[in-house]
Amino acid sequence: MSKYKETKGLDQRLNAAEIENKCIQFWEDNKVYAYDKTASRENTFVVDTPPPTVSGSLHIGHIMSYTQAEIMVRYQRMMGKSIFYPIGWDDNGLPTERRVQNYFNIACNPAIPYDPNFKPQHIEKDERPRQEVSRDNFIEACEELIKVDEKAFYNIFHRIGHSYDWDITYSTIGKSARAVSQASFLDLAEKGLVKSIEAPTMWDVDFGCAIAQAEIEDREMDSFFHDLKFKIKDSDEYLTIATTRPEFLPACIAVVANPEDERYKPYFGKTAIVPVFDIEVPILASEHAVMDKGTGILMVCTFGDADDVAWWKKSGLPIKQIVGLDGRIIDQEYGVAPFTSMNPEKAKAAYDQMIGLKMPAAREKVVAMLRESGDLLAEPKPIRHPVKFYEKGSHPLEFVSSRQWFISLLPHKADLLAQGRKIKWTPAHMQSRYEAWVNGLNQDWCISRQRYFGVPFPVWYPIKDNGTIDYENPIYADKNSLPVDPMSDVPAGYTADQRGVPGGFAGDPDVMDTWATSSVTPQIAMATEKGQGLGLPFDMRPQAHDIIRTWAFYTIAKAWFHDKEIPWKQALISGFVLDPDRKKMSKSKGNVVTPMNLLEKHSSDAVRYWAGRAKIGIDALFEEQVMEQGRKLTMKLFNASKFVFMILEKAGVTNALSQSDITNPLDKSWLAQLKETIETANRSFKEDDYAFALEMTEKTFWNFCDNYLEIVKGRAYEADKSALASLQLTLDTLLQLFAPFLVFTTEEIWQSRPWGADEKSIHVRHFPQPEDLTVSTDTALYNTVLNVVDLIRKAKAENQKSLKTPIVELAMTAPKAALPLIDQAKRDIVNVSNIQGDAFTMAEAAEYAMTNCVFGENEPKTQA
RNA sequence: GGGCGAUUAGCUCAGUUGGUUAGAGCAUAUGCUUUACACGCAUAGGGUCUGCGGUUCGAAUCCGUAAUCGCCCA
Repeated sequence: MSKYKETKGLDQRLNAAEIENKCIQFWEDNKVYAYDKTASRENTFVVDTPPPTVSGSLHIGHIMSYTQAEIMVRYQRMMGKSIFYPIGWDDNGLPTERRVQNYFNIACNPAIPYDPNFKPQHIEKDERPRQEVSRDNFIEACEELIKVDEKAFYNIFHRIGHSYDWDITYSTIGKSARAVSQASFLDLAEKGLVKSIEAPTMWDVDFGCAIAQAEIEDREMDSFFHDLKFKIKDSDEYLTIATTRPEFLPACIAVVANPEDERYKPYFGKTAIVPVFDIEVPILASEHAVMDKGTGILMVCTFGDADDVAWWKKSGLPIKQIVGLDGRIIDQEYGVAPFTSMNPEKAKAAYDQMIGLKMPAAREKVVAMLRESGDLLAEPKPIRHPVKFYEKGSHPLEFVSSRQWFISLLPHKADLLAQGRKIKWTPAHMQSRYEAWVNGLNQDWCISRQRYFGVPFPVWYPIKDNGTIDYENPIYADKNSLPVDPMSDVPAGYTADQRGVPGGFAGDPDVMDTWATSSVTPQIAMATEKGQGLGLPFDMRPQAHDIIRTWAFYTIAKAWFHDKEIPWKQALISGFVLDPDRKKMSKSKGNVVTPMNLLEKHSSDAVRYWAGRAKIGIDALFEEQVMEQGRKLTMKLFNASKFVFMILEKAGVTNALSQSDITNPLDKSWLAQLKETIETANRSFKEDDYAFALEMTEKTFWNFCDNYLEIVKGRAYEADKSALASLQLTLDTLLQLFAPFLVFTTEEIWQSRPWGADEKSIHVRHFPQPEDLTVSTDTALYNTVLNVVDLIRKAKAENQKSLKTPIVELAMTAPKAALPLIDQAKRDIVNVSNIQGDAFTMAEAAEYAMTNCVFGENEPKTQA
């Protein structure tokens, strides 16, 4: 073990940056935070740490969330638990791809062959078009950049004093994570929980990529209601259909109204005629038609929205796909089934004008045609309504029918709710967020992503003799061969030259949703060398509340599907950091504050203090004033310690005194106050309320400095053994109570104690327990003395005297019960108040009061 | 539209399960060079605990209701 410092004692002033560097080195050199695999499971605390997205910026919101969890882990460590505390990097997926595209100004084109000489260069934003590179070159560029990003994150986590075991790390694109993720896929395939189907899928037209329900967000958008005239066949009557998406007219398959709607009951079973395209569609009853929305009757198309998809699935009606994967109207031959029309020539002429247009242009075209034909019954009415977007996208999602892999969720809602109820959610109300999400699920989990930097599917498909791909008979990779890349590896029974030819095979070109990998972080952690054999459930999963529906939910689902287990016993859900305008801090809003300069400006312990004062699950305002408060606290702790060191040094004490040396009643009474704080701190930590533990510890510490320390100063200078032992014990205890929060300052002071033996670290010592204090009495005496001292201080302040001003005459009253207590501590009261001679008299009365107080002259300043 | 949470001093927040006079930091005011700390200390001013109704001997705390704000979901 390397020594923390050569000489005991503290410097004149606290130098945070210096101490931080020293501690980081010391902890690293001595593996202070290393997981001890030999500990029993019940003596081990196992954490499923969130791997941060390295291609994003690590902002102060992450720091708060991670630090809050870290504080709780430190409590467990000080309670004697062996800590399994891995840290990973989430580096696969779209965020990294986007960052790489911008950073190197490149774009992936899988059709281009690999260029072994290509070296990605960082290019500042310019107008040049992106250079197209091969898939493998693109992936290499991603791997290069994440190394840089991971280093930056590594530095910040060290600087903030987080106690991960850096021997247990992983990356979600790493070999082991790919193998675990692919094994997860194969296990689900074996269990029949995963399937590849051709189905309407939420599709982002910009990214050209399928999207899962969890990645959708609603945005309020301006739009128009168009009242359209749908004639009823063989009748002069017509229906008024209100729609926001008239461009879907050529994809109309039916008209529906609510079965209870008296206005439309007579028409059910009849046929309506779609204007412009003259399509005959049935008029049907459907519960999903809302009577008081628009005209209460609506058209069903392929596919305007999720309702259309749901209804179409039940209806058995044909698909009329008109939107392509690029978000443009595709070339369909109108007049040929399913695109039938009463006037095929007319319909074809109309549709041909739309082909190739993007949705807004197609809409304009259709509205113009409706206007011309007289089927637009009124001027479009402006409305605002929610529209579905991919959370990272910029155009509304479309439903496009395509082949994707899905993990089955909808049949398992009840099981997943039951699993959620076995987990302790902190704070408890976060469980309702989970339940609401599970209850609201309406799609299975689409896990195919048409991207490049991700975990590939361990799947190939046979190519039939006619050259088409046989999706019905996928070839799964052997579990022992993982990870595989189907684009370069060859499935068993085939040779490399059979790739892409009839009778041969084709690899699945897609990668998995990044959450498909992130949802197995416990399993990835268990696949590390130190994590072998841990088993589910882990003890704690810390995370923020915005990803309950993704990370928490998917992890619970995977653990259930794989092992019929919960992934962790507790979900610790932190709040957000809000900017001064009370807006959530996020990269997309551009209001993020990055941590490094804050750590330098206020010190790491100060930033930890800010995080530690924010309660778990509560959104916290970004406030540098609170960090400043923390910095002052570390300063005060440093100075108070220096003072205690000095007093003990003066008395010649270099060893740890015994608690039995504490005999003075006032000291024993003060220890009772300290004992209460120990009790509160432990109880609070056990209730996950670290913030209250800190608040109470801080309160007691200031009480110690401003009152107890002042009161015993006199005795301490006289080397009263009881006072010396009490100061020593109190300081040691307070340092340990503060240790989970102020990790650097407490370590520096702990290692500097003249009476301290060489120790590994304060952070692997035990957390103070009430029974540690064996000689404490109760707080009555201490509080009584405070009452008296406060009255004297008040008298001095009111008379604008300094606190050391001597008192030559003093008469006070106190309640009867207090009198004997005051008598016990008279010497200390006289000392702290500088009462001269025998001028102190106490009388009995109902209240504490000052009856007479005469001040003497301050001694003239002596030259130093 | 549905759900969850919040509303306490000028600002930011506590309030340990219903119990004296509701606390702290910052800010403000008046003082104090005190042999750890002026990045400090003492003292003071500042609150109808969002409104209304209820339960209770007793409510910031429990119940109902309204308003406002925030978040999540449709």
